[in-house]
Amino acid sequence: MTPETNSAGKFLESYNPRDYPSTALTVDLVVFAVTGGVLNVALVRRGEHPFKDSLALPGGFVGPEESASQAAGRELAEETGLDLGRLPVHIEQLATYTSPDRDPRMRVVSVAHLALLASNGISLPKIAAGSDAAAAGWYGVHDILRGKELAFDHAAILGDGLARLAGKMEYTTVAARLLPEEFTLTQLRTVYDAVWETTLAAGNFTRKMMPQLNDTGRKTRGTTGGAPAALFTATDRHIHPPLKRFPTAPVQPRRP
Amino acid sequence: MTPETNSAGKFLESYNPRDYPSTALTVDLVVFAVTGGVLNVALVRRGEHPFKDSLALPGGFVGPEESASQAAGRELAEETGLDLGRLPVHIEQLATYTSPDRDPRMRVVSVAHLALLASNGISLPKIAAGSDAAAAGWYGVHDILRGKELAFDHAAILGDGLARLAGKMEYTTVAARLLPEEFTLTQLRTVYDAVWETTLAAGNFTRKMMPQLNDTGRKTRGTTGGAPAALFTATDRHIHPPLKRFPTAPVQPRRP
DNA sequence: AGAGTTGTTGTCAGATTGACGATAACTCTG
DNA sequence: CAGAGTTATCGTCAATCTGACAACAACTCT
Repeated sequence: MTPETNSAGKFLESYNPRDYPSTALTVDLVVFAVTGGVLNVALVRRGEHPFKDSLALPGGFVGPEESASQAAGRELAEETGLDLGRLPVHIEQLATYTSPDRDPRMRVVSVAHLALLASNGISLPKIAAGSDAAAAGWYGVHDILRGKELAFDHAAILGDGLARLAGKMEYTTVAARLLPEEFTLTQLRTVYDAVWETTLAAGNFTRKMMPQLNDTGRKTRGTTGGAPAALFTATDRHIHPPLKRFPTAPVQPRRP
Repeated sequence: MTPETNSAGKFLESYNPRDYPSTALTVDLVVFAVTGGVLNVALVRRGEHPFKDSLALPGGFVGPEESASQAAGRELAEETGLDLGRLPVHIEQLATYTSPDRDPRMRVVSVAHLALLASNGISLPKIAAGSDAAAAGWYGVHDILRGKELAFDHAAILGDGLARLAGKMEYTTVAARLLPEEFTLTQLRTVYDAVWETTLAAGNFTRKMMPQLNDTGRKTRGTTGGAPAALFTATDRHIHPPLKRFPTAPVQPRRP
């Protein structure tokens, strides 16, 4: 065993960049937003080989003076045109993909990030696709995953992103980051239904979620039919015990 | 906005390695094992500047034909001398640390991994520390975190590793990966107590954990005092709803 | 043989859950 | 403007789950 391999710190003393092929450090973005009860992901269509004309996650290079999370924020701002300084967009690191042959051209290490865009449920921000703007845009996540035709390993990254979001929604209020700052319980429940592909019971959802929300005291106005709904803001309190994604085995019918 | 920055794929067409300072890709390992009711982490003492004589996480360089997870497995085998092909060691990716100045010498991107070593609760494998073997070894995790004197950003990485383990123990059987393949409920509860720094009630723990375990039918023999305990193996079933890390508010005393 | 220790099972009251019904508050239609 | 249709919220019920703790069984040590 060579002593030099025992720690990253020690290794560097004998590290010679010329001994190793250069490595590109990139970020890929899994950007989610909900419209019309459907969870959507931002995808761009590739204009170059390999995977020309395939859909891919947006992303880009990490600059020499940037951290990966800074690069992710910058890329997101460039793609969506949103002012990240003002909008409270949720970004978190997802995982890093390092397989030596994940890009046929050279070694590309990609730090994938998950981003959640607030949406009123109707319109979504335009995606800028650079040289090939035509086909870039929003796609239904569950449809895309069932098709599995993304470039590189992006289908796996997208799957990991969905799993992360779906899992965190069990015990946190992240789902609220896909909505405006103030939202109704029905809007929030719609997000859960869209991500989990389920149908939660309204009454029980309210009971379980209320302790994690702050009531603004205000109510919706001018909705199409139905009573006005209370507007809430999210807290960072955890849901304990968590929400159940699928209802448990049905209770046996009561016998008189 | 330059079109080339819109996706990692597109960017590469215009990527020139010479434009960027070289980047070192490394793995750092958070290796956990339990002895004597305490959660321990494997640390090595640095023999070189920077952070000479400080404790650091073991780690090493990712080879040009390796993925990060392969490198993590290789490093772990080298450090512990364990045969990873035989032992079922649990390794998972934790997070990636990319701050440009996390190493003063050059840009070092580190993909941190979490590794769990099975232990009978008494002895731990020796840690090979290469050129400076003297002080490498096992340290109590909670003590180290309270002291916070690790090299680089390794205290943060260790904290993230502990948070990941503690969190996953709420709803999975990962804790069993810190024990031999067959274990008793008391051993498993000891792991929970060590990681969570709590004291779970034995009876209730049994009731909650049993559905996720397989009873081997065998029992312990020759223990020092007390009844023999049943030996179990873990399944990958999830605990639903999860275990509570801290007992809830005490129930009000019964009023007759 | 008895004392001490440990593992397992049982019990109980309080809390949580899923299903679902009742009511209130709005919009739309004619 | 009355009534029909919709929607949000609250209440109720039986089943299940939880924390606290007692009871018992099975071993070792003296």
